[in-house]
Amino acid sequence: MNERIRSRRERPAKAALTRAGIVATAVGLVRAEGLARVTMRRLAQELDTGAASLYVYVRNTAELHAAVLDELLGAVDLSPVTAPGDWRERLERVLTSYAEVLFEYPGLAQSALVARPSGERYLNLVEALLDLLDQGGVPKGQAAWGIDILLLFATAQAAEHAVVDPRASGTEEQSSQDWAALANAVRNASSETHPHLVAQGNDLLSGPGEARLAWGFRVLINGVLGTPRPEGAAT
Amino acid sequence: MNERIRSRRERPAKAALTRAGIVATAVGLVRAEGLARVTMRRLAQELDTGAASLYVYVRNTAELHAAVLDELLGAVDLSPVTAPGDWRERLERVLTSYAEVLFEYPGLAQSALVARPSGERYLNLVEALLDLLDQGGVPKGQAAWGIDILLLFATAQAAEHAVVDPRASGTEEQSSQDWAALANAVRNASSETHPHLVAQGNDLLSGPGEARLAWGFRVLINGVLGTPRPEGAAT
DNA sequence: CGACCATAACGAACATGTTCGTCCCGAACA
DNA sequence: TGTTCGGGACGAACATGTTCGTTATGGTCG
Repeated sequence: MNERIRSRRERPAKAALTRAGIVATAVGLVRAEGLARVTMRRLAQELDTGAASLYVYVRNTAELHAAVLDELLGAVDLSPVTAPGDWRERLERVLTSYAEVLFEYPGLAQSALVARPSGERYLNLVEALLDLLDQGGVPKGQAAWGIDILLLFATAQAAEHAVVDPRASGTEEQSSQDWAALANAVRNASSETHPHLVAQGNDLLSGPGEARLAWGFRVLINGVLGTPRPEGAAT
Repeated sequence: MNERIRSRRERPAKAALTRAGIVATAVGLVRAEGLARVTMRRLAQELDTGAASLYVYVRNTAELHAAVLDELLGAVDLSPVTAPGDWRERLERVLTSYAEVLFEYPGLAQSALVARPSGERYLNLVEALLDLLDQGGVPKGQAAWGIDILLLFATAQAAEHAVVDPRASGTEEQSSQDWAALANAVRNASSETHPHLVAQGNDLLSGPGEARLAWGFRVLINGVLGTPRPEGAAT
């Protein structure tokens, strides 16, 4: 019973439980062992405490993930904001960098959809995107709403690749499960009832992810630039 | 021990375990008690079997959700495909109808991101969208990739509203948790480091969800229409 | 200096998703 | 008809997220 107390005594250098400390430890664990291994119990064990204690500082796993993601967003390359060149191309670079971080841990993207990060790194990113859209002369109202869509798109695209089964980290081909099911369904579709589907079936599923992501960014940028908001403020 | 067997004997009309039967029962449960109550154990109990038995027909919860969603997609109104009028407006109507189904069960949307539906209802929806884009003269290559983005956007937008805590179905204001956190962070941002953010802070979070969703659809349609694919097939 | 109190920390408990080993039934086969 | 065999069904087990009631602690007020 007091072995826990003793073990605490043995390591007096251990910082008192703190939200920042919890998140930092979680980030370390993610980097060291992958997201799947970062369970509440494992994280608590790392902090020499019980899982229940974490809930004082973190509402739930999703919020923890959001906080971890915010930390990882420090790796997003914001330098294109002040670099020379076409603003669209620079905007794409920033977005791609953001997507790359997410693609490394698709599980985080999934959590980020339901519990958005709200830390400093995230604010920096939003600020950078607003800056770039402003450089491109995008009306401010459209820019504000557009950023939401841009980030949502990148996040969702990453979340789509979240592995259902956490232990399948090696040989790729993980998410081929449902992709194959869909491909199958498309192939088996009758050209009577689904003529367009059959005609464009290959096209629907074709192309490398990167190309589709990049094209998606361009679609969104063009759309945001050319679509006025319903009524009201549009500076 | 044999009480289970007896109870099976007592109801010989009960259909043998089938994927279709499982999904149908799940749909009924969702409609009757909400998605949160549809656990593997509860569903198995409804089918008078054990949870483990379900895994013969369904890979995991996400796949079950995808199958359920496909069933619910029967409620999507595809009539605008053949209705008269502006194709864009009709396309928006179909997408909005799809979004409405998802907004009713945001948890399904979340699952659908990682395990896409591949059933008949889903194929019908894709076919309808392809048809509408074709009516609008959207090049086929762009249409094929564009549909992915359109559906991803609607799905992600719905998933965003997934309640973290399943028991909070009454008083709305559920997802205000992280929204408030983000709003707070934006308010507290310094205009030194985040000038754009402070200037457009209100705009970032403003507006009713419907307006943002509709605007998003328009952004995507305009973007898809006006953004050629990198290289290759573009009929 | 001592009592008090808010609140963090904790252990135990519960429901859930998923898997494993075993059992059993029904069909093919001798 | 008796045997075998493959696969579905099942119970038990494990890890996880989350909550509840209790305990310990550190700061504050008398």
